Amino acid sequence: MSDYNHLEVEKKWQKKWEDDKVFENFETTGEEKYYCLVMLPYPSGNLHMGHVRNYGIGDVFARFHKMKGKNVIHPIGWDAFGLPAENAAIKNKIHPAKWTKQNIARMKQQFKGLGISYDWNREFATCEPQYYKWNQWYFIKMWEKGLVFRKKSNVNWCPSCNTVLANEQVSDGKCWRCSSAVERRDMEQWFIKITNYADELLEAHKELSGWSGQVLSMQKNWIGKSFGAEVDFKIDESDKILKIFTTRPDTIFGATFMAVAPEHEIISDIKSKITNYNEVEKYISESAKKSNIERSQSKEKTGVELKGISAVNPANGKKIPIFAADYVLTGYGTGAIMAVPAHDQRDWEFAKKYGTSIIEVIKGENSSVEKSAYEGEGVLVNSEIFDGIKSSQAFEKISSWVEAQGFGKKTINFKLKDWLISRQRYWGTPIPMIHCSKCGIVAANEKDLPITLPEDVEFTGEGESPLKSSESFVNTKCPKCGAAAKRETDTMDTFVDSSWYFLRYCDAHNDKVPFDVEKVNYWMPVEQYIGGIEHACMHLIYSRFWHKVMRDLGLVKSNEPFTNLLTQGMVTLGGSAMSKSKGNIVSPDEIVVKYGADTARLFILFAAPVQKQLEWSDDGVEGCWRFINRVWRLYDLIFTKSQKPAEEKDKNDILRIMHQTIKKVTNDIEKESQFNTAISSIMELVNALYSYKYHSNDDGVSLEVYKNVVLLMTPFTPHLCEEIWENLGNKNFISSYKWPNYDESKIKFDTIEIPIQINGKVRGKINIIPDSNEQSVKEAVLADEKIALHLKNKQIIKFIYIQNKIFTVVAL
RNA sequence: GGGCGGAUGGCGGAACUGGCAGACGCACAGGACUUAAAAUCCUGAGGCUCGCAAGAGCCGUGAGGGUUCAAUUCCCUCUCCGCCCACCA
Repeated sequence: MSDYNHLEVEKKWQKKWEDDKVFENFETTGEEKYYCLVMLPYPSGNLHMGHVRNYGIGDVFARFHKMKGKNVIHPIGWDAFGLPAENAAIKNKIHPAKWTKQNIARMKQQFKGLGISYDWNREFATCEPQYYKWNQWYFIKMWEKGLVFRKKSNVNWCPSCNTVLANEQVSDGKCWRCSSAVERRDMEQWFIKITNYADELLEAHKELSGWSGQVLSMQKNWIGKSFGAEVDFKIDESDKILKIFTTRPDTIFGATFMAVAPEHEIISDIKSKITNYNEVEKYISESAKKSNIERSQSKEKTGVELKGISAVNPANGKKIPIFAADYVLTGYGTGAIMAVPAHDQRDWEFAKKYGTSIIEVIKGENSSVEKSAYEGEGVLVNSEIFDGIKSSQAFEKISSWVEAQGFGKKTINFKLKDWLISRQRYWGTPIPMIHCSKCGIVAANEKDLPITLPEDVEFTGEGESPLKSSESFVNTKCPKCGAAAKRETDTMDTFVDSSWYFLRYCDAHNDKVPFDVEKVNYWMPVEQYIGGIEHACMHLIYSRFWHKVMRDLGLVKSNEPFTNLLTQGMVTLGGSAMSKSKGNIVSPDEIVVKYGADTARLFILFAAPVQKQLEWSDDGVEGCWRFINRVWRLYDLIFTKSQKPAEEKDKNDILRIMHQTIKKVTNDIEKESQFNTAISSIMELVNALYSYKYHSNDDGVSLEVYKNVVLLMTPFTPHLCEEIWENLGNKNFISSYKWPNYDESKIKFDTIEIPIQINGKVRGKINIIPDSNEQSVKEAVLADEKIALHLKNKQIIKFIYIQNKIFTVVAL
């Protein structure tokens, strides 16, 4: 046969798969179903190696389960809203829709060139009105259920462009366009009450046995459930109360000052009492200028005392000073803390700097609060009636006492914040709300959906939001009273789009409802979800939340959307992620042309375990290319008649390796997601077939082995395998052929070799019949000359036999 | 600062539930084929010491300690690297 021409072969089969609709699938009955989902790509313009990895992994699962006879759904779509399209519009004067469409067209061709087995019938882009209509529909449902609310929140604001900036548009505290210093500004924003589901999102981790412990613990810490107490501190000079949250009520007697976030309302509430208000105001405006990042990166804690007022520690009645300090955050707890410098390092540093007192209330072994805060356990001191009890018990005792005394209560707090979904952007789903001067905020009528994005918009990068410049969009009528009203101009966070797209795939073109409930209940939940670890907290919590809301709306039956989750590692070159700025990009196109899609896929799956970081290696790619050609050449080898007839033993040996390999590869894909070891075991089988001496003179044994090699490789290198399969005289697609079975009885050995250890060191080996009893193995061991030599002049203490594994002698 | 991972030959990696460390691939060396080279096929190899050799012994999974007949795997202390989040009271 001629040399392997990957360009010709890959094109040929990609066309055949498409023409014969091999991967299209409309069945929603019978059979065992398998939903293989990969995180939908953002259409940035070009596929990169991370995509090849992500979607290559997905394709192995999809193709494997199809060959296993399951009813497979393997869809793809586009996460098409977002900032880069708008940035491109500002920079290059191209409409975001056009830019996005071009990118999608290009990336679609690249996907096809990789031979990924998608059902393109289900494709959609989230920027299509037919899709985002349903974002608006959900939003209104959530509004009706009381899950949507408005609240003031901080944004990055460029005073020169007069616009809101995303975090990534701010570098070093400067605007990306004009380099002005970025400020922070309070704006009224839309939020979704994800915190209503905080407890369930945490509790339901029990149902996620197919998720890695890594992702679960990341989510657990993100949700951050903590037990503590809310305590009221009176302000001595007024009737105001400062409410704080603490996870350490046991240290309350050590609270020597209070600290509030600079944004805290108490400051303006009692500003007439603050004698140094000028100074305080200055501090507030300074910290408002700092970006969140700057504020968090500053090593030294800053603050200013609110002079003229003081708080009363309700535990002991002592008067303590109050500070405004920006290490206290508005978003967590109550935005105010009781500071216990003796037992919290941040408070300790602040106390040292501003000269407040440090009172030790928990005494640990050798603890000294002179040098740093003591955050460990111990016995209470300086705590009046609680002196002498253990800190582990003090939490419960003191919080109960606080509750009984009436100045506080036990509470549970979550780090998880409500989901801020407002974006002051054009390229996103318009929030379907209307501001009426008479009726207030009113939801759009369902029949008016979708509220589409207007075309008459200029992209300048200046001004509050591009949508505000479109009169046709802004001016509308109140759905309630019919009077002239204004549309909301905020659009939704793109995480909304990706929170339910996997349900839309099940019924991608429905224009009556977001999806047909029957179809979704057939396909959901997702058997295998694949994506980057960077989504562990945000996307993978939002979509779980959204699913639960949909369940409560009666739209889906399942509690959780994704049964098994696989998070793949990054693709790096020279130790860091491939990126334009680093200039270390290897283009998939280049590799596909030079070596073929099969080689690219094989390398990327072989070079590292899927969950781990993968270092790109040109030499490694070359090796995979050689392997593909080696498999190709086997065709000639097995049809070259050998000189001598096959020996039974050699035939059995190679068949045994074949059955072993089928077992190993099946298990590695199905149970372990270890594609690298699956591939290496196929390589071993190929090596064995090369060493086998009886081709075409062995009753078809080598042909049988070869067929199985090709079948096992199909999920990894589908084009090559189709071509060989056809050359072997098969009329059907190997992609639709049955995955091979193995015969356990053929895997058994007649004898096995086990090591013999003496005092933990291997001193010899013996052959035994599998499953021999301990007595017979012991006799064989003691009869062994080398072992006898090692045991000379030693006294045997005991024998340890692990069946079929190892025999150990302990001797002195 | 917090959270989550990781560290095994020259390199990527393998090793079931504590049971022969280094499978497979790359790079390297030697051989066959060739006028020659490339390609291909075959063979070899963790390090050190002894031996002409067959072989034998010791060391070895980031560092140090521990448990065990036996530790890459379990426990304690530490170092370095990566990712995510940013002072979470």
